[in-house]
Amino acid sequence: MPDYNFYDSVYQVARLIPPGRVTSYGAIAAYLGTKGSSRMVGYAMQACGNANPPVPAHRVVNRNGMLSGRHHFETPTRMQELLQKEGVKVKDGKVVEFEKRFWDPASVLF
DNA sequence: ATCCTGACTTGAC
DNA sequence: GGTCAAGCCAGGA
Repeated sequence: MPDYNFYDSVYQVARLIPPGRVTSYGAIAAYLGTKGSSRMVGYAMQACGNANPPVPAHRVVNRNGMLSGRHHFETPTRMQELLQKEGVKVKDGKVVEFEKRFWDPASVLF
């Protein structure tokens, strides 16, 4: 059994992401203090289907703004459609104006 | 126990 | 300024 505490933390942060915004794995990892373990964040996302309530994993992308995990969704286009539905423009598997759409988990403290 | 892989990031060339 | 390599932790073979 993995440390679900870490997984749950990732899920909670992911759920804090406001609609129309996106964040990066590293940002979440840094927020949790596990900076350097950015891969684990993505790994935790892989198990997001095991989480309750479900996690908006489509709002989590890599630091380049690319939908790296779109292939892990039910359909490769699901992630892109969900983002576009929320007002996030996605082109060629990348978030348009990612820097503007970027949301830092630390913002909740503010 | 070792080796490989993976929804990443950063630093070096 | 793009490309390569290494570091990172967990899990499966």
